[in-house]
Amino acid sequence: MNILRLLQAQFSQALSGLVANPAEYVTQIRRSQEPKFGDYQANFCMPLAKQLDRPSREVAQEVAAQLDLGEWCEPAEVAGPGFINVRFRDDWLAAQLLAALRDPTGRLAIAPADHPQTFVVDYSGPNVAKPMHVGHVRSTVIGDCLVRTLRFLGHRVIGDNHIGDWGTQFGMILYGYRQFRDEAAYRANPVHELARLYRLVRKLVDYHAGVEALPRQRGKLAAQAEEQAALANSSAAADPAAKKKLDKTLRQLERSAAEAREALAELEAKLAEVERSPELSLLAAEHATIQSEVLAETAKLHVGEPENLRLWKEFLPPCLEDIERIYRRLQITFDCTFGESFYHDRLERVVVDLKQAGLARESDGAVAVFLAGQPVPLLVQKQDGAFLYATTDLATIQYRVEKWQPDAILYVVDHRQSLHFAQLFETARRWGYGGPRLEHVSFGTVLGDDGRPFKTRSGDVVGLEGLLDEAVRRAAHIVGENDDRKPTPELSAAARQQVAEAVGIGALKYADLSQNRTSDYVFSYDKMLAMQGNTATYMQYAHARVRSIFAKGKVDIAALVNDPSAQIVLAEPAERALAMELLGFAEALDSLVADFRPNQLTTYLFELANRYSTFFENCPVLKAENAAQKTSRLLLCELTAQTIRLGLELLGIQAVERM
RNA sequence: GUGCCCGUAGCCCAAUUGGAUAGAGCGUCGCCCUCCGAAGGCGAAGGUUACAGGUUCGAGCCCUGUCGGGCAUACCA
Repeated sequence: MNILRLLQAQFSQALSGLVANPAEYVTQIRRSQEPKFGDYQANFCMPLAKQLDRPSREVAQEVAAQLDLGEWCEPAEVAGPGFINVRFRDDWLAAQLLAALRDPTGRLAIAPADHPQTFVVDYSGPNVAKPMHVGHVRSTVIGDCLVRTLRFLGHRVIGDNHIGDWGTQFGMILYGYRQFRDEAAYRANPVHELARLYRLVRKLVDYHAGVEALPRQRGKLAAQAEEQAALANSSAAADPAAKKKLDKTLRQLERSAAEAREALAELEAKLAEVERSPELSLLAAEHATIQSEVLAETAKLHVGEPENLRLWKEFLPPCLEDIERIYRRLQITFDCTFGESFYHDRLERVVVDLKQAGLARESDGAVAVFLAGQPVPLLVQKQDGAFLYATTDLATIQYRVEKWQPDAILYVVDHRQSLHFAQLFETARRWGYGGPRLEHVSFGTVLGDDGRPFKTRSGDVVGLEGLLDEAVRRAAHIVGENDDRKPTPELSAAARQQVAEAVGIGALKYADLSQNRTSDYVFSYDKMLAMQGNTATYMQYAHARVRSIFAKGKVDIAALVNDPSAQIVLAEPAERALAMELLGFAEALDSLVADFRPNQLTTYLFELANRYSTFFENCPVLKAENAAQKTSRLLLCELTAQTIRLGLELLGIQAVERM
């Protein structure tokens, strides 16, 4: 049951005599924020009255008179400047709750989409052979939630993990493998050794790049200082407006100088790290041409040189398995994992096509797509002939359109890539792949304590796995503590571990799902693993308490649900509030899908668990006043448990029976 | 320089896309386990929604300007 849609349909009918386009107005029906304004309110009479040039209360009265809400509602009321307030009858609400409970499909009476669409969701996308860290969790859990929810709503969904398995990191690994590998270590744990080699080569490449950049950076800083000094000494201060402008320019200069100093310091620190270590400086000296060598290895791989290709095929499986282990732990699955390598042999064709279509042309030796209104072009081929990120993305769009004919392709990617996607989408549309809706579902960057994009400290591997372990460890501590506090502990050691896994991982996922602002956030263990307040734990707890009531009362809840004589009666305010919240589930899913924001669902579930807690405090269930009241409350409990369980499932979070 | 995003309680974030008295969590301070699970509940304190104008029945949200922050800005992905 979707109450909002029901009301929209009825209001549309009431409006049909007044306007030609009722649909535009009924979008302004909202759930009321104050109980005294009823359950829902229609806000459209004020703008409508303006359109009709009539008093808004009069229009509202007329609409209310036309409105047919049958026996569902109390008579609609007009309030304030022309709000129409609607309050549902308790017996009608009770009937809807029963319908949800007794829905044989287990969908809680939520109808699938009238017009199912095909969605491709591109998410997670880690780089193979580079350690995954907390920054990768965001795309993964948000994408997973979108896939689950869209699918539940009846859409066809293809979740695609577009992994980076063809990039320059393999040039580094190939070079490292040839030059520095520890054969025994490689045999024992290939991924571990490859990761070490990647980090080592990366360090050496960065060193040489840094040595080249250093004079440039110093020169830049000096030039800035000069400019600053010249401006400060100029005598433009006579005119106040000019002085203000000068001050502003000086501030900007100072700011960019500070940035340059910071960048320089960072560069120097990096170089110093290598120079401090005799071993590293020796390697750096011995491998003076490492930058070009690495590029050459990558290029050889890309043109299919047999030995590099063989090694790539050898490296890939263990690396994928390593990533897969994390996904298993997070309980994330994909419908397909077509990495960049999958599109390799289509890239050349893409560039040729774009050129033929007159979209791309040569520029400074590279091939670029110039778009009106864009300050920079989209590059699809480098001077040296290598293809780029954009080329692969275009080939991917082409493939997806041909294979699945999707209505929409969603990219769950960090917001820093918004320019890239804007250009990519525009190019794809002009290229003839503008059929599907292309959407960048962006999110903010996860920052470290230093306020910069999160990175594992150079050299160590405490990445994602360490975070997962810590989450479960903290959860295990709380689970144990809580169980020990019970009169008789009821969880075995194995059960505790299982619960700790669900609670710990759930907390972690929830931290990202409950906040989908585009702004960045600073990573913190405490925030990420919080288990009080608006957290997954709170909902898991509410669910466990419901289940505990059934266990304690030895209630066969399934039998009770199916007993036609069992009824729901909403008498207490806490019962009615809970009922209204339960019936809002479908609307929460709609709003999640409307703009792909999982926090719409977390907010809903938090409200629901909240209402349940109030109900739990105020309305005894097992000790209800009479049998009918007990039955009614048991049914309310059951629908709450089912709604929370389903809602958590759509978030990718597990509910538990006991905790 | 240009473009995009942002500025809401001590901290971290909401606000159903222009609706009625801006709400949660964390933290702080009070209460509440003889009573279905205290990972909880009830209450208190905390706000000129960065600032100044404008648009209208109505603005945290839209427009203009100012200040502050973040990101991006052709051969990385």
